[in-house]
Parts: sequence; C-alpha cells; structure tokens
Amino acid sequence: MVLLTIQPEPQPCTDPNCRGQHAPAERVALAESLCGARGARLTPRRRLILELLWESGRPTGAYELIEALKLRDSRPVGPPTVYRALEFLMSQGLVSKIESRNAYVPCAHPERQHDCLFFICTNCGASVELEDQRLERLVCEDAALIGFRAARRVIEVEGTCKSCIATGAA
Amino acid sequence: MVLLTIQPEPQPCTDPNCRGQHAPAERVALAESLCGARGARLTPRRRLILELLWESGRPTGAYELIEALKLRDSRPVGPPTVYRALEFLMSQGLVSKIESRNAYVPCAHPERQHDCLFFICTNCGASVELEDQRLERLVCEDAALIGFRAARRVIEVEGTCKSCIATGAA
DNA sequence: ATCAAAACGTTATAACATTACATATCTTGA
DNA sequence: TCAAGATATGTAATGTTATAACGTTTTGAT
Repeated sequence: MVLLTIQPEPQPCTDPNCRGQHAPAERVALAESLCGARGARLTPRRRLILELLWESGRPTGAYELIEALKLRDSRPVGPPTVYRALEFLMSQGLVSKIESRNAYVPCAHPERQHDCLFFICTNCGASVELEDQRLERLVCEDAALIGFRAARRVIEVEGTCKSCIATGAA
Repeated sequence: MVLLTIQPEPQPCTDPNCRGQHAPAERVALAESLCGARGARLTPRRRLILELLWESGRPTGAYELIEALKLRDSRPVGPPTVYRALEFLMSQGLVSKIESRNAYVPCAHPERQHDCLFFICTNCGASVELEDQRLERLVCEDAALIGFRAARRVIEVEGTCKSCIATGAA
C-alpha cells in the first residue's frame, strides 16, 4: 500500500481491495500510533467509535453510532458524547463527514492531509474514498479566479457503484 | 452575458457582476419562461420562494424561508410546503442545496444542466456559483476508474471570499 | 361539468445537532 | 503526592432540519 503523493494520477485511498485488506483493528492501530505521535488523545470512547465506523463499512449516522455503542459498551452515551468524539476524529483526519448524508466515514489515509473525493452509492449506501490532486489543483485555480481563499473542500458524488451496476440492482 | 459552453475555461455563473446586474424580478421572469417551455408549473408559492432566495443573497435555510413568507404572504406556511417547493425548484435546476450548510441558493443559469461548484464564505455567508467543465470531466474520469456511475455531484468549498479578505474581516 | 392528477394545508413526529452545566479524569509542577 | 488547571465525559433539555401521513383545494383535460 505504498502511494506516491507527488504523481499527478488520481490516488485510490479506499479502493475496495484496500478496504478489504485491513481489518478494523489494524486501522485503529494506525490511528493510535498517529495520535500518539501527535500528542492527541485517542481515548477508549473515541477509539471505540472509530472502530465502529470501520466495522460499519458505510457512512454511518451519529444516532446509529449511539445504538451501536449501547450494544458494545453498556454505559449510556448521549448525542453530545458521540458528536464530540466525531469532532475529535475529524480534527485528526481520521473521519470525514459526508455532508449530503449527514453521516460519517473513517478515512483510509489519515497520515496524509486529505479532503478526499467520495463516491456514495445510492443503492447500497457504500462509499468509496479517492484522492485526486488534479481535482484539488483545479478547485484552487477556480478559487483564485474569484479571489477566494479555500479552507475546506467537500466533494461528493452520488450514483451507482460497480457492484450494484453488475448485479443490476439499480 | 453570453457564455460559450464548449471552451475549456471555467465558466463564471454567478460572478459578482452577473449577480448584481439582474434584479430578482428578472431572475424570476427567466424561471417563469423556462418552466413554461418545459410544461412545469411555477405556481405563486414556488415563485415567491424563488424570489425570496434571490433577494436573500446568500444560502438560506428552509425555516428562514418560512419566516420570510410570514412577512410577505399572510397565509400560514408549514415546513412541508416549503420543502416541496424547494424540491420542485431543484428538480428544475432553479435552486441548489448547499449540503454543508443545509441551505438553499438560487441558480444563476437554470437553462443549462448544472451541478455547479460553490464557494461559501465562512465569514459573511455569501456563496458564489461557478461552472467548470474540466472539474466535471475529472470527476467522471475518477468515477470511471472505480466503475462508478455518477448521478449527482456536490462540490462545495468553504473559505474566505474576496471582499472579506480585503476588509480583513477574517 | 366531471374526474383525475397535481399542489397545498395541517398535525405530528422523525432525524440530526448543540447548549449549558455538572462530574470525572488526566497531567503537570510545586 | 497532592493541588490546580486542563481536558474529557455525563446528562438533561432544547434547537434545527426534514419527512410521514392524510385531508383539502386547485388545475387541466375531456
């Protein structure tokens, strides 16, 4: 899973293979070491929420996470707890919000600074993360055209994923 | 305001000049004629909501629209009414939803099929709409890479707009 | 004029998110 | 080690955004 960040080609982050090759535990371990190096505290709560997101396999709502936590962690968890954890995870680049779904996904490559492109299947709900520097450059160029200083990019594409096309489900 | 759709340059839709030159009434008149040609019914309610969006000058929430309607249209209007009108306006390409804000903006060029790029100023709340076919092509290309059939694109950039940079407001 | 389709009104509620404040837990330095 | 501040979490209430379900009105075609 070596990816050169310099090459001008689009860079698959969470292509289906990649996702399959790394168990949630591995993902969490990477997060742990990253946070350690940064002096950020990946507490048990936060870690569990990240783990649940990796296990879910698709964009997951905050209240779904609350339900999932009930099953895993006896202790009661209210919305603020989950939203705070998500905020922390997003600040560390470990999670992104899918704005068009009000749902959250774990990020495959938290080690890079991201702002990825997401493809979300309206049929099965799965999402695929992609990094494309050409896209980022183009957005910056357009921003410059109107004198805009860009801070955060949201690029989401809804449609039908490969496997749903194959099975004719949509 | 002639824009060639073929040239590879980004195409300003709602550049500040453009927005300033056309009064809401003109925008609504264009919408009216478009809907007429399409056999779509731009009813008084829908028209008024579109007009309010043009007058607002920035992404506007559904409940803000309800408040605005109270002042303009004595009759009581519930959320479903506004959401239905917005749905219609979006289906006609007259309005877009800014997903990262849960807010709605009128579209400058409803005559073209759109999926625009939006720049939203986190300081003053204003948004600027841009059309860039290169961006659309790139997204399609990336989609093809993973066998994804794209239906709807959401591209939103948050940051600081030209005038807020100039006034040092952010 | 009649009828079906489309639009709209109304009530209730679902889904998503935050405020405000209390409690607990870590972390640092005397 | 312990006090004190900072960080994280718990809890109740509430705010915000959006939709479901069902009934009524309006529109347009025949």
